[in-house]
Amino acid sequence: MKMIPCEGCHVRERTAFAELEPEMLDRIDGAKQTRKYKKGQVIFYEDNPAFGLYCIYSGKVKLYKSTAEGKRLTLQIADPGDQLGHLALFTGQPYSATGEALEDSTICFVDRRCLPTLMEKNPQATWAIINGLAQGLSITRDRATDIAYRSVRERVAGMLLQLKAKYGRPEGNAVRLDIALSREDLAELIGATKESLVRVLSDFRQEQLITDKGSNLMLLSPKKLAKIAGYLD
Amino acid sequence: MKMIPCEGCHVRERTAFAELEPEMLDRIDGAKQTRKYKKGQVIFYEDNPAFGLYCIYSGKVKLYKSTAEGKRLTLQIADPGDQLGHLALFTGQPYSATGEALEDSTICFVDRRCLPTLMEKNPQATWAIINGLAQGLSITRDRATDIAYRSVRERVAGMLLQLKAKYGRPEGNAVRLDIALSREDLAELIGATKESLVRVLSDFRQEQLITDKGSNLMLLSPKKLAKIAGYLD
DNA sequence: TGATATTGTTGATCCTCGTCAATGCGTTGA
DNA sequence: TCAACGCATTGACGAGGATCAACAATATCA
Repeated sequence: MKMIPCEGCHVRERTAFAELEPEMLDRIDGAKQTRKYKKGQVIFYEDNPAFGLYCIYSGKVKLYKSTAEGKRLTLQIADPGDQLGHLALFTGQPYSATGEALEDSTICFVDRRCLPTLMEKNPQATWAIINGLAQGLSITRDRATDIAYRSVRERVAGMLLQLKAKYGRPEGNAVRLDIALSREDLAELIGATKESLVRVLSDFRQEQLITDKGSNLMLLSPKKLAKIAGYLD
Repeated sequence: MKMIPCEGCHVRERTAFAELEPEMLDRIDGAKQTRKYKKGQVIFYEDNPAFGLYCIYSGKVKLYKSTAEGKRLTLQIADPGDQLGHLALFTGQPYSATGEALEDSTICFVDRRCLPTLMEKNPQATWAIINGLAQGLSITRDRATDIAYRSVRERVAGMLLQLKAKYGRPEGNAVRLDIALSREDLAELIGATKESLVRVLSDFRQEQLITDKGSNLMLLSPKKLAKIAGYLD
């Protein structure tokens, strides 16, 4: 597909490439391809060698690890402007997780070889990357603790609130989650089975905490959810 | 306590400060204090503001998060040469975990304010830090997946093997784990209760996979443990 | 040394959650 | 329009692990 240049890219400001000079952007363009992925398509596989960075232009990508038995834990939902795969580039290891399109997506692939010079010459970019890693580490530590010690009910409530923070759009008194996720997707976000997740959602429905028209969730009482999640005392 | 200068420090080669110029080391020394901690003493608390970096000179530190109910998940055991607290420095957030001395320890505290210049002028140090974060993220992702989907038995086996990798010393046909951890410490490493952990250790003892003279564990058959942990198929 | 606290071990019980299976619902396509 | 499929929901059941409680072993200290 025709390459989308960094120069005029409207999601660039959200990436580590935000404040780069035009020359640097050209350089990246030279090491770059733009690709389209259908919903459900895998972008890169866990344990495969890492040749570069994926930069999401449009769409959404879920990043997950899977076990030998095929169970998955979603580590992150990446949106336009998010960059995936740097971790593997720094550790020198293969990709440590799989990236799969949650929607039809357009994604730029940047060859790893242009990164060292980029970082040497652009401290801001380096800071952005460090920040991303630090943020990711912090979040993942929280996730691990939650999975270890919180019940499925608590985790579902917490997850709904996190989705609200990223994809929530107020609608009357409620908040619509502006993202299409299957029950299985939701279950993988909290490290539970889809049956367990469905039961909790049914409970929440009965307790008037959520409704769902079609596959789109609406939160009726974020406050009560926060209480369940343990965010308040 | 009298400050231990970076210059002649024998653990410096293992830190991000490994290849710094003498002037830079002086600078760090100027922003540094050396402190001693007794076993069990807390070095920094989760949610407290982060003023600097802790650099372990001797001893061991466990880094953990705790829940409102007082349950703990150990994220890392830090050894001499490991540095703790940078995460909080980059995110600008408070410390996201608590650091507690597992043994009597000597630890240098480096004021955060000397880090930006350090990183600007020393790309190697920056790389080392990025690498540390990336490594940490990768490990924590694995931990989260394990806790979500592996049984306590599997996690205990895996944990013993990880301890072996760091603290194992061959002794006859077996491998001694050269680190003193209570059952509770061990349980916190896998996110389980000490009772559950003890039961698994009892099983392993009966299955001739481990012995324990006093509180010191010996692994009799790492291969079988690896099989249990799911590291082989 | 004995007395007391701390840590380790085991048992009994309960409950959450995963598994398996059946059924309902909505969408797609001939 | 009616299969046929994928996805969501609910039920029944069982296993793994947490909890509570008792007791053993060990360390600590006067």
